[in-house]
Amino acid sequence: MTRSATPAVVSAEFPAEPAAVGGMKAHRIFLLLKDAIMSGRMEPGQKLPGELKLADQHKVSRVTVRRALQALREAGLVARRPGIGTIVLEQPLDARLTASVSNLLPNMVRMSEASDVRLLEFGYVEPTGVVRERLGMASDERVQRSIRVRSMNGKPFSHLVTHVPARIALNYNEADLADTPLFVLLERSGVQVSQATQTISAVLADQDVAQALEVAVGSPLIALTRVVYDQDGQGVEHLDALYRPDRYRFQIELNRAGDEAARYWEPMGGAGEEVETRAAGQ
Amino acid sequence: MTRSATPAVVSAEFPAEPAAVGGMKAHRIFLLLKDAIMSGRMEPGQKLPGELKLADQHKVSRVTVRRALQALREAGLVARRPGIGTIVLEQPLDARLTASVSNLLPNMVRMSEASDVRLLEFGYVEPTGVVRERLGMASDERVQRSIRVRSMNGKPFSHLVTHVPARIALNYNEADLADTPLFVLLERSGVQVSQATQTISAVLADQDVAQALEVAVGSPLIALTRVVYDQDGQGVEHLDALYRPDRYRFQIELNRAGDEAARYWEPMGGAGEEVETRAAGQ
DNA sequence: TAGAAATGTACGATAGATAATACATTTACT
DNA sequence: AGTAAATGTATTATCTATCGTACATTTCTA
Repeated sequence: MTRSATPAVVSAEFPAEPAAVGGMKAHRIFLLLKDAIMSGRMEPGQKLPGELKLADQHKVSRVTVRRALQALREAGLVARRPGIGTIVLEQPLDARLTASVSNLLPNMVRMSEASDVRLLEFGYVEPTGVVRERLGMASDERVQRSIRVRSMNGKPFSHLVTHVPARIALNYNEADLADTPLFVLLERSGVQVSQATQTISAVLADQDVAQALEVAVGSPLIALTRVVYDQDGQGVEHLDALYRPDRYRFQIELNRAGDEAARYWEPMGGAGEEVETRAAGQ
Repeated sequence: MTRSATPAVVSAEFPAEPAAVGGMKAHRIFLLLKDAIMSGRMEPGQKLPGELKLADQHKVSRVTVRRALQALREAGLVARRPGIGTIVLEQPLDARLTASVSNLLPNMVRMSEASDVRLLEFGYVEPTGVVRERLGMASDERVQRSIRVRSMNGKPFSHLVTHVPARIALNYNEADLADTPLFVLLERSGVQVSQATQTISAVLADQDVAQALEVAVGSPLIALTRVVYDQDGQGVEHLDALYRPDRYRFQIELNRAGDEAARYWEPMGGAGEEVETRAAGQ
């Protein structure tokens, strides 16, 4: 059974998430239901479909559905009782960071105070085509590439890959990165940050990030790509960030503005980042 | 298109995506690689790891990896050649909507002009606890619930579930919903929209939305929840939107503002929504 | 030209998930 | 009290995806 080079470690990999769902079908259903619960699509107290109905929906046998449900119970997500059904439990919902989009800077400062960073990778490489293009770099210049994981109370919530043109990155070192937010380092380097573009999307966790963020492979993650420009329109930072949706959240407050003819939404310069620490349920 | 009453169509459902990956492990790997490609984490022209390396990474046999790769090829995502390897192909990248967050209103107006809407569900129900709470509703009032799918050129990109307090929803009918953006209907009803809260996250596609959006079950989707309030702080609309990340994108332009002491990012009132129609590759 | 590194092809074995079925038990509702 | 609808428990059969292995073929490179 052992897969050639890796002897006994394989099974004891994730002590945090037991989730010993048997097969793949069962596991897939487990992930789907878990996501439905964690995302709030199913509320605490709500009763989810019966085993036979689920089996029918997912085109699998009842045994398979049961395995998924057992795993959900073992994960503490649901309670099951004969004659009643399977009901969603109130989730511990550990402290969740809420990032208000409007005032990123104070946000990040506070965040870096309340969380620790682990530096996974650091080095100078040749940029990929996309990164080079977005940063507007010459075709021979290299970039500093770093991979960091941010945690709060030992719980990782974001996976950050940054690319910075080599000429800029020379003004700080590896140790700084584990201490200080990148944009602070940039300013300290004399860069006049003046503009940025953010794009938000959704991706699946591959093996690397899954391990780093302590989630199952195939879990959904929020993907944010940010390119920061200086006063001359020169790209100075390229960030690929991945966030656990259960521990991080993007929020935007909008105010209505403009007259009848040309009305639009205007983002509020708002409350900023908060840590919502709802008490544990169970 | 009625739900539930769909007899024999089940198997011939997705002519667009054959994706006849054999087993579950193979299929999971297929999805992961597909996501890596579609998200841009792997660039066109880039060579992905060899079969043996992939097999090792994912702890599966080479045969299984091959099935995933075959499926990728059949999906037109990669080209494989003996002696060379498997390389990522330039993607057709069908017209992708980009939503600028700052000016949502013109955005949505234009969007509704360029896209068609399919009404999947319509009715008055009792709101769930969360929806009632967010809208600040009395415990006996009902809500109008609608499910719509937005498409562009026949290609669905968003799945919208809206909840509107019954007293407000009475001012328009079912047919209006298929025609007109909801917020226009609200204004027409005399509601003075003044504030909104948006939250962005990431979720997995369950069976229903997967079918509606024509993606595989377990695909990542951008999840947006918006609550709209009127002048009195009364909730008037609750939206749960899901977007295909390959066809829709959230973009935020930020300007640096504030003096040295208290500096922050300021969202630009910017270009708005655009349709980026890069030409087909293959 | 030899070698390394890819993919392509083939085949047999096995195991482990999945399916199908039957029956028991708890709970709620009429 | 009886019925329906849940979950709990058990067993057997199937089967097919998966694994392991061996060998051929193409391509690039040293």
